[in-house]
Amino acid sequence: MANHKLDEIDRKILAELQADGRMTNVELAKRVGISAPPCLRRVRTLEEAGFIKGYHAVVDARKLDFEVEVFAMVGLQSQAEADLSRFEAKCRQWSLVRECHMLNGEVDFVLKCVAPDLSTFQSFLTGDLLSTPNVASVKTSLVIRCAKDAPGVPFDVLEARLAREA
Amino acid sequence: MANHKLDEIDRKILAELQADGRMTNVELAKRVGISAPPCLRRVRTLEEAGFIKGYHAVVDARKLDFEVEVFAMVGLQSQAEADLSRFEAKCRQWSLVRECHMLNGEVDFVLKCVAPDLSTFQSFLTGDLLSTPNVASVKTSLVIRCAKDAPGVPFDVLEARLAREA
DNA sequence: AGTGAAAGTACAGCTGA
DNA sequence: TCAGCTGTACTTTCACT
Repeated sequence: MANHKLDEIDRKILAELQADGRMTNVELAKRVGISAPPCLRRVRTLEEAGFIKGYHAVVDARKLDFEVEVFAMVGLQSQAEADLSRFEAKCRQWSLVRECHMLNGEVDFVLKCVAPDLSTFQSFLTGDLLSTPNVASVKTSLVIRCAKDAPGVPFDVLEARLAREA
Repeated sequence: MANHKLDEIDRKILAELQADGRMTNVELAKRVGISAPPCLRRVRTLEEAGFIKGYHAVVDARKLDFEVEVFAMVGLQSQAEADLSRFEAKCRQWSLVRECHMLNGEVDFVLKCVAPDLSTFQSFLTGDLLSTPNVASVKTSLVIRCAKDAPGVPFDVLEARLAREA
């Protein structure tokens, strides 16, 4: 199920909903240049085919007193598949861990974590992360500030690619 | 503008909309236990106060032929504020860079990037990122797989904290 | 196009400082 | 008493067939 089934209108729909996920269907239809009913059918189809995986409100963590954001680079002792999966399952349980990506290279995982304050993060780091079996090394870096946090996919790149192919 | 102005209903609204940003207002109202009009008013207030920064559809990048996701750790030669800002402005222009966070420690920035394929990323890396003045070092790691990608804020942690304070 | 549901508005009542 | 929030009633707009 690749790109090929999507026409220009589908891609516009995805771009618009990525930019504003709460747009009404009539507004969306107007922007992509079709009438509302077929537009809604397309959205449903895109959802069912998995092109749209969900919709989320972006909540300001700092305003909810989550002052600390941390990237943690984790190295494991064993990279056997069972051990990797076990570590990933742990990450899914830990609420403070918001993202967990397996990497190539010297580091095995990068985690994005949030916490209300440094001491909460420290107790998670020592009490949970570092005391997990098979965790060999953890290097943490505090986020000073965030310069960019764009959602998902750069549709301008996608369109440029398609234009070049055509 | 802190946490203190939010009551339990507001926090429930944020948690529900973070989980499903396209929920209808009546469904939301039912879940948080009030009627629809005051619920809508609360949502508008939360939006205007900046607790809700936006709504986005989550689009499956791989299905749109963005096969490559990369974390890039960037070190700069000069960390003067003007130079930091200049680099951040560049990142905001680069479509392939989806996130740019300034860090403490040995590395200055971590970037999350996506690209259709490795060669596209490589040409961005050498043509754009590495040829930017003031960029001293870049270490890149390909994402093998993503074990967790949770949006925003862990509301269970927030509620546990508030319960402990009370 | 048409029906049924949801969004949004106006107003009146309740509750706590 | 007064401010703030709630719920009911109503109109407009949207979702869906």
